[in-house]
Parts: sequence; structure tokens; C-alpha cells
Amino acid sequence: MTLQIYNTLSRKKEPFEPLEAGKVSMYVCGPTVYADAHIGHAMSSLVFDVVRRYLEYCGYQVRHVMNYTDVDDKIIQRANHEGRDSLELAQEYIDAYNRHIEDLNILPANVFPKATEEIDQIVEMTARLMDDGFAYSVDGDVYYRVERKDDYGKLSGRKLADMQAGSRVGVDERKEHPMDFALWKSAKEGEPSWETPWGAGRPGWHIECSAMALHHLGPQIDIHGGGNDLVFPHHENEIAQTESLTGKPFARYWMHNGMLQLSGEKMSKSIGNLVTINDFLKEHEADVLRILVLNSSYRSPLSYNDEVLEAATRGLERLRSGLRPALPGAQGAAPALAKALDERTAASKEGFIAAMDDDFNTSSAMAELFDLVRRINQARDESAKDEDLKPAQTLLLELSGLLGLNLAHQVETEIDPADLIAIFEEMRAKLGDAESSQALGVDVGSEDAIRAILKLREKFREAKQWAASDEIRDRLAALGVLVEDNAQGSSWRWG
RNA sequence: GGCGACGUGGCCAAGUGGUAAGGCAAGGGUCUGCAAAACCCUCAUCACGGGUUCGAAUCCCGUCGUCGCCUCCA
Repeated sequence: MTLQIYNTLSRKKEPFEPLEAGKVSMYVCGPTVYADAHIGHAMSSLVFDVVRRYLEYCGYQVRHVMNYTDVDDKIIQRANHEGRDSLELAQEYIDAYNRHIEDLNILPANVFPKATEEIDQIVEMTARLMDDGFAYSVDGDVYYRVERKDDYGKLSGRKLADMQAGSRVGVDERKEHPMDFALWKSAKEGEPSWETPWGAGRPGWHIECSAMALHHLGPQIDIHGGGNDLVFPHHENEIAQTESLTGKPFARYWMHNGMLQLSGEKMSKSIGNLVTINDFLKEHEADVLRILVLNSSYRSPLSYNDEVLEAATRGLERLRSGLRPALPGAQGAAPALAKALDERTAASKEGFIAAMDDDFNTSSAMAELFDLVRRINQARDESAKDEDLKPAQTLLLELSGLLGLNLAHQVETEIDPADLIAIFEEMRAKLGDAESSQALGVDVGSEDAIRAILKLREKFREAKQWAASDEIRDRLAALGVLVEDNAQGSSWRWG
């Protein structure tokens, strides 16, 4: 079984075969940078990050391009409103998005082109489209002639005739056909503009992606991705422009992710029902968002609410539980158990790959990981030693890592050392056993202090002084340190 | 109005012809001084109606409902 990818163009899954063996060119539409990015944007970047990671895991050398649209109506509008330069404003949000990419553990694209840095290519492309009769200029605006492309509408499944009838847009009378779209917009007062043979102006939205793809990846690319709200008109128009120019099919596989839904509606800037990436990361780990995305099909709408968020948070904890070491008194796994775990490990890997090969079925792939975790924990409960668990845990790390999860990552809670010292001193006094422990210095590390406190707690427990023992546990919990007791002693972890 | 997608247990969500993965929540149990964690057990016949088939959540028709696109949008 080889990798199958659902192609929006054909509306079915197709075996993945890149143009050039062993190499994949992938272009993903990035955000228009005029406001804080929200987790819907993050979802899209996460989806294609997983696609890229899996392709690389399959041995492909991936060239990944993601653009930033840094000149457009809304950017200009906002910049003018704030009385500042639009390019500067855009750059600010580009920097912010680059930080988000890092914070979310998304592999950076090989190239992050910006529209304003590709003007030469855009102008050249527009000129050639005019020369070849695919475009015409009116008063400095340049429009693409949709009737020149026989298969216009093939991606979104629309016909020009239908679109005319249903058009809600006020039609510009200067256009030859109502659906003709702008390649170039003539300069207006207070807007950035560039000189061209047909007059000063700025690029339309769709042309930049065509120009960048052509420039950085060539006339034909393997995968073109983006949110499914871009299918029409954006990607439809990209196809028209590019194919008119090159005479070749533009992208082999068109992949579109579903929209993130908040309270039953698409999360978007215009509706205002959004959670920014910044706000999300203030409250949650990046992996929580990733699990949220991985838990369902990338093509379907993704529900976002408190319950789902809680489920993802707990799910992450659960995955991490698989990495915990053997129990203190472990005797070693019985041969049958060790064999079963090894077999399960091999089966998990197979199942995982089969799931991912099926159009990146991440929710099935996740199910394999959860199953693997259960087997590991089972074995641990049945006295398996670290060496017994190791292969399965290694696979868990490998596969979760390939999805971009960082299970080994420990979130250390910021603790004021004074808080720990206070607990220690108080409890030491209560124990009335000063000889047993040294006083803690102010320079002691958090982990040292926690261990020292737990030693005291062990004495309380030996003396069956449960009230004091519980108090310590509660106070540490309040600081973000989870203490867990079991038959062989106590352990703790950040939580 | 046009195009498209979808409707699976309390929530989220796989599965597209052979009798329902997984996560969270919930209930019961093991362990534990207690708690937590972990482990074990329990928990759906797939919006509704009709049809095709030996057999359908899965195919076809209809009804209801939801969402997306048709305007900037990941």
C-alpha cells in the first residue's frame, strides 16, 4: 500500500506519485498579515506540517514554500487607519507568525516569499498573460479573461454559466465577463504601488501565489495546499493564470483542510469568533492544539470547545504516561508478556503507517498510539523493567515525533524557590527532627528542593502522620508538582 | 438561487458492502492510609423514511437538519 492523497481536483483519493522520483514540491497558502493570527490559521499550518513530516518520513526530499500576503486591501486599510506604513505593519505580523511557527513546533518552510518581494515576477507574468490574450487592461487595472480557459471552474466544480446567475457581487461594467478577476489593481491615493508598462499599481491577490510557485518551485508542483475556503476563487484563479501561461497542469494534488469551528461557525476574523494563537498558548501547550488537529480528519471541520480542549489535554497526558519508567520494584517481564509487547510494537508501527498512508488518517494513527501506550502501561503494571519497555517506548517517541508531538517535553512549572523553602522549613519544624535534614539554601534548585520535601514527607508517612503528609502533597500540587504514592514509594512529576 | 460537504454513544471522532477504532466524560472494580496515576470491566446499530442486496452506518431515491464556498478569508 502506498500513500494515497485525496485530491480536491478529482474528488477522490489517488496514489501519490511526485513529478520527480524522491522529491516533492509543496506550496501552501499562508495568511494575509493584517491582524493577530488565530488557531484556525494554526490548524492549517499544523495540517501541512504533518503532511510534510510524513512525506519526509517516507523518504521524500520536500521543498516547502509558504507565502505571506503582505499587500492587500485590509492591510492598507488598517495601516492607513493607524497612520503607519503598510509594509511595516505587515512585517510585524509576519514576524509574529514566524514565532508562532516556532512555538507550535512547525517545521519552517524552505522559503517564505512575500508578495512585495516578488513584484518583478508578478509583473512579468501579468505582461505575458496580456501578450497571449489571456488578460486585458482597463484604466490601469488588469483582468484575467475567464472565458479563455475552457476548463475554468474545474477545481471548485463550478460552471461559468451557473456562477453568473448566482453572482451576488456588484459587477464592474468595465469587465468583459462578470467573473473576470483582477491580476493587477491600479494605484490609488495612499496605497503602495509599483510602476509597470500599463501604469502604476499593485498586484491582485491570486497572482502572487502563481508567481511565487513558478519562481520557487517551477511550472508544475506536486502538492498545493490551503484552507478549503480558498478553493474558490483563489485556487481556481491560480490554476487559470498559471496554466494559461505554462500550458501544463499546475499542481498534481490539491489538498484542502477543513475549517476550525467555534460555536458552530467557522472561526474567522470577520465574524470575530476567534481565539488567537497567543491567547491559546498562554493557557495551553502547543501539543494540545496539535492533538486537537490530529484527532480528526484534516478535511473535515474541526470542532473547538472546552470539552474538546479538555479531551486533548488529557489525551496528551495519557500519551506521556506511556513514557514513564518501570516501577521501582520491577522484577522483569514474564517471557510471554515481553513477547506480546514486542509483537504489539511491530503491529502498532504497521497500523500507524497504514493509517497515514490512507490520506493522512491521523485519528486512526493516534488510535494506534493510544493502543501502544495502553500496552506499555499494562506491561509496566506487570513488572516489566525499563529494558522490556524500551523498544515500545522508542517507537512511541518515534511515531509521535513524526506527527510533530513532543511527548518527552516536560513543562516545568515556574516556582518561586521561597515557596518551596517555606514548605520545607515549616514541615521540618513540625517533624521536630532537625538532624534528619539539612536546611535548604536559597540557591537550591527546584527539583532538589522538591526531593528534600518529599524526604520529609516520607518520614511523616512512616509515622502514619497522614494530615501532614497530605498537606505537603496539596501544597506541592498547588505549585504544579503532582505527587503520586504507590506500593514502592512516592514519585512526582510536573503537572 | 447555484456549487460542495456533512449528520456515528454525554462530547469529539475513525470506519464507505459483511454485522461499529480511539480519546474525553460517566459507572463499577484492582491497587492505595487517603488521593492521584495506571490497569480491568461496562456504556451506540450509525438523522428520518423508502429501495437495492444473502447481507448496508457504508450503494440508490426522498425528507429534515447543519456547515462551507459563491465577497476578504487558513
